[in-house]
Amino acid sequence: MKLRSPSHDDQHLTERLGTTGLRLTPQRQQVYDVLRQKRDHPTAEEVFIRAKKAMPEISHATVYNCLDALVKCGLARQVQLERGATRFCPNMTEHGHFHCSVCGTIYDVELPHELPCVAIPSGFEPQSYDVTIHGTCADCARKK
Amino acid sequence: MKLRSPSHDDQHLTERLGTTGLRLTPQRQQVYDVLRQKRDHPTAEEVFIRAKKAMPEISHATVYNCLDALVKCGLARQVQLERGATRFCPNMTEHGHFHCSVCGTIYDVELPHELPCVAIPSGFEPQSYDVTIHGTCADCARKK
DNA sequence: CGCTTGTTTAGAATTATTCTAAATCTTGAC
DNA sequence: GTCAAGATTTAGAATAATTCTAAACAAGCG
Ligand SMILES: [Mn+2]
Ligand SMILES: [Mn+2]
Ligand SMILES: [Zn+2]
Ligand SMILES: [Zn+2]
Repeated sequence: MKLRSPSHDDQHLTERLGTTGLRLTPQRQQVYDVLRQKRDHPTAEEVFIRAKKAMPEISHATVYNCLDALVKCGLARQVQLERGATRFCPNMTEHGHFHCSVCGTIYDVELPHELPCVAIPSGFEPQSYDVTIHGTCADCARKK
Repeated sequence: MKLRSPSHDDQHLTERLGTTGLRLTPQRQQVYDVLRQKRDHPTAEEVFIRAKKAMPEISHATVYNCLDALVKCGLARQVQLERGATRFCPNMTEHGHFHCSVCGTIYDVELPHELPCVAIPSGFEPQSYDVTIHGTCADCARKK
């Protein structure tokens, strides 16, 4: 039931998009809203379907464009788990992903704040890292 | 130019394939050889091109099939870095990947042997984990 | 052998993503 | 405000990546 408080959110969106020379558009706002409404790491296709409910004229290409824009300006992350469509996540805190190989659900998991991992050869300059854990989630483990 | 010592390798391949009820075929051997000859994390398409040199009749579908077979029986890993084709790695020791965003090269990097990462909610059963580091490799960092 | 089952093959089909060109919108200079 | 420049959206075509299909092959076995 939560209503959006446009002024504040728009502020944030406009600001972040601005850092990359991008404009706030109704489509970008809609796509961003979709991502935050259900944080289940949807694919571009799923975002498209959800966005169409509120904005039936939105196109496929625009959803890809908006998702890329959000990624570029630091409002969303791409998540690549396995063969198949890229997924998107609006949680910009440092986190990893737990992928349940039974039900396919993707859970955010906390990570230590510093690079935990070791032996990066000298001269290499790490910028970010992704961690994915594969396994069975609590629900699926119980059902076994 | 190193000749293969078939008996030993075949033994290993046959054995591993056997654990999953799969047979050793010339195509699977060829695909496995390709993976080990140049450990640069090729895509299925690249494996296909390389495999064709020694085995011109091999088909696309077979390369996918062979790669899947190798992954299933634990002789190769899939590596998913970003949008685009899946890559394959025959290095089965525990390791992560450093992806240079300038030149695109993928380097194997060592990882601590135990799960470094924390707070997996109770009831969840992790089975494996992947770590990818994005950044600039030593070569590209020097050229800047 | 003749059967069963696993594998390969070419090509079609499907899925995921990007490209293209035209229409639309925004912004800023006049 | 008017208008040009640039950004964005759109539908649909094009491409890339992967999977599917059905027929041919091959191996193991009684
Ligand atoms: Mn996430
Ligand atoms: Mn590797
Ligand atoms: Zn599950
Ligand atoms: Zn590099």
